[in-house]
This record gives sequence, structure tokens and C-alpha cells, in this order.
Amino acid sequence: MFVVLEGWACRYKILPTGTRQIMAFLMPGDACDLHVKLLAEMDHSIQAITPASVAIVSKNDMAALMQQHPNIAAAMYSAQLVDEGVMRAWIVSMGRRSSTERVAHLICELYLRARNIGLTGNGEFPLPLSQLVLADALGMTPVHINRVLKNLRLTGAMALKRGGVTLLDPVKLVQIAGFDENYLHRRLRQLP
Amino acid sequence: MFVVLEGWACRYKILPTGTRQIMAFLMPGDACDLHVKLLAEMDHSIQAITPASVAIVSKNDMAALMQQHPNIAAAMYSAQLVDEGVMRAWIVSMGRRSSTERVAHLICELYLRARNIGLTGNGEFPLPLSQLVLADALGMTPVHINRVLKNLRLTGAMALKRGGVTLLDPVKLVQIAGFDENYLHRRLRQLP
DNA sequence: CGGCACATTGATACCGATCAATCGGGGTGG
DNA sequence: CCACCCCGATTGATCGGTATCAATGTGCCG
Repeated sequence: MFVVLEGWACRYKILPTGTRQIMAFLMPGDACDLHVKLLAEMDHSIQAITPASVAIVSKNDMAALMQQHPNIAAAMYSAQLVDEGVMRAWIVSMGRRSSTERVAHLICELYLRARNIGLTGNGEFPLPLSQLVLADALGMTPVHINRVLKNLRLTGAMALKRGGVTLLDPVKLVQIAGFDENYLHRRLRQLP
Repeated sequence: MFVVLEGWACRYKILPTGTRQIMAFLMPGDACDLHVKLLAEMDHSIQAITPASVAIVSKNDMAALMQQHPNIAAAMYSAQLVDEGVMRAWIVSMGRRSSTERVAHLICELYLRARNIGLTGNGEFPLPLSQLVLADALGMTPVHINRVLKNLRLTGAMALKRGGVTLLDPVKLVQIAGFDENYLHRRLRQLP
């Protein structure tokens, strides 16, 4: 089992046609269980997006850790729930949101996740994703994502530049996205 | 925690605009943990699609069961992995597959899942989903799904009628879908 | 027999893909 | 240190797949 300590990574799958779909972003603190031992074959791949440092925890250590520290086990379980919630939110986005809404929604999600791990500052946060990567995550074309980003910038909702995002008008962004933060709040409410 | 014994159900979310997106189908044998106790608020809903019978297992019983029978715990964990794999496959479908490919892929998935629980017979299986439900699961319009189904029927790949599907040419269907059954095989390979 | 939900088909509009070209910036080699 | 180069960003023109709107058909159930 791996835990991202620094940098960003993603889960993705390449289709026979050569197109890529990213299914999840991994930020510092996110665990990525490859389940290597359990599976006959992996159905997708994981890749670092930026230079990253990753901790490796053996299955035995993990089992021992979770048995001796029930609160760690609970935290892992809770993190699992959040990950599932994120996946469901992505399905909703891809199925029923317009391209602009999708972009706004993803930025909202990533902002909150970044905030949870203390990466945000004054309405902006580092986002080391190229437009090509964003396109592959949102199921659209690089050129089209470029136009959407331009619109969002002109609307005054958010501005994305190389390496970072600025939330110019968070309320407007949430409105555009139709963002419902329930599915991410879990982690916060778990903490106390 | 609930377990579907008979009939079909689905997880779904209604967006502010009124559109619905279905995120998962639950077939007999599938567990649906609502995590009600853990969550401050549910971020989606669950609904029966057909008349269904459902078993309810209390959290305590569940915990006891999993502690006393490690193989049951392992089975639950394995089922969990399959569910995640299915969600990832849905994300890939919505993001990078055409409407025809999406329909074909979903039918492949449902066929294999139905086969795993012994519901299939000679290239066909019961599918109690209206075209409206399929549309909400695949992120498309009822009228468009109708046209896609017509094409698939004319192509000789599959035929969907009220209540059931016939796989006319499974190989062709798998080709159209670009279906890679790895992510479902897990369950099969788990069984000794 | 009537009503209702779902299935089917046609005509048209629009969003996002595709093709193509240019721009810009940061790193590399000379 | 500078010129080159390459990848990512940007913009324009056009095409195509789905959505949308609208009407009709069909089977089931009361």
C-alpha cells in the first residue's frame, strides 16, 4: 500500500483507441491501495503527475497498525468513504453536467481537498495540472477546456494559470458547479 | 446495512436542475451500506427499481460476523473492490466512450454480474430497466438511447425488449464496448 | 374501454469535437 | 549567453453527435 506524501498522482486508464481517462487525483495524504496481491490483473494504472514522494506500507504493517489502533482503522475507513463519494460525484459530473459546470465542480472539489490538508492560501491554491491532464480527467478536449477556462476567467469566477488557481468569486463558482460539499465534509466531521 | 435479496435497486442523485444521474445498480447479493450513522448527511439516495426484498443487518451483528468469520470479512472486502472497479469503469465510460459504446459496455457488465449470481440463460438475461432508467444511468436522453438500441438491434449485436436482453452476438458486443472484464473477474478469482 | 407510462420516430438546434495554425515560455545545447 | 526547440496554451473554422422539441404508436392495468 502506498501513501502520497508530496506531489500529485492520478489513477487512469488508456482505452484501445489511445484516449486516456483519469479516474482520480491523489494529493498528499491520499492512500492508493493497488490491491496487487488480491487481483489477478490490474484494471488501471497509477502515475505521478509531478515529482512526488511516496511512503510504502507493507500489508503486514498495515494490518498490525489497524488492529492495534482502532482509530487509525476508523480513519482509513472514513477516507475510503470520502474516496467513494468523490467517485460518485465524478460520475454525476460526467453524466449530467455541462463542460463549464464540470470544470467548476472539479475545481471546487480540489480546492476543498487542498484546504483540508493545508495547501490553500487566501482564495488560491497550487494546481500542477496541465490543461491536457484536466481534459483527460473531465472527458473533454484540451482545446475545449481552454475555451471553458477562458470563459470562467472572463466571467470573473476563477482564473487558472500555470501551476495554480485563483478563486475570484467562490460563491459564483459554487453556483456554476452546483457544488454540494456534503460528500467531502465527511472527513471534517470525522475529526473531532 | 442492507443486502438486496431479490429485485433491482440503484443509487442516484437528483441535481438542482431536476435531472437525475444513476451511479450504480444493485442486484441480488449486492450490499448497500448507507453509512447513515457515520455521515452528517447523505449525498445521494437509494431506490428500488423493481419490487424487491432486502435484508437488514445491524452494525453490531455485522461487526461480530466479520470478526468471527474472517472469510466473510474477506468476501466483503473483495466485493468492495469490485464495486470500486465498477465505479471506475463507469467514469471511463462516461468520459471517453460514445453513446453506443456506453450502452454496449453497460450491458456487458450487467450480463457478467447477472451470470455470477446465476441469473443468465443461453445468451439472455432479465433486465428490468426502462429506457428512461438506462438513460439516467448512462448520462443520455431517453430518445437517444432508443435510437442506439435500435442500431444495436439492426447490427445484430444485442436486442433489448421489455424486461430482458438477448446477446445476439456477444463477441461483436464486447468489441463495440471495448469491454475488459478484468475488473469483474476479481470476484470469480476470489472464489477458491 | 379508457388512461397512462413507456417506446418510437422525425425535424431541428447546439454543444463540444476535430482539424489546423500560431503563440509563448522554459529548458537545453552550442 | 543566446538561439533553438519543444511542449503546452490559445484561437479560428468547420463537422458531427446528442439534446431538444414534438408527435404518434403500443402494451399494460384498472
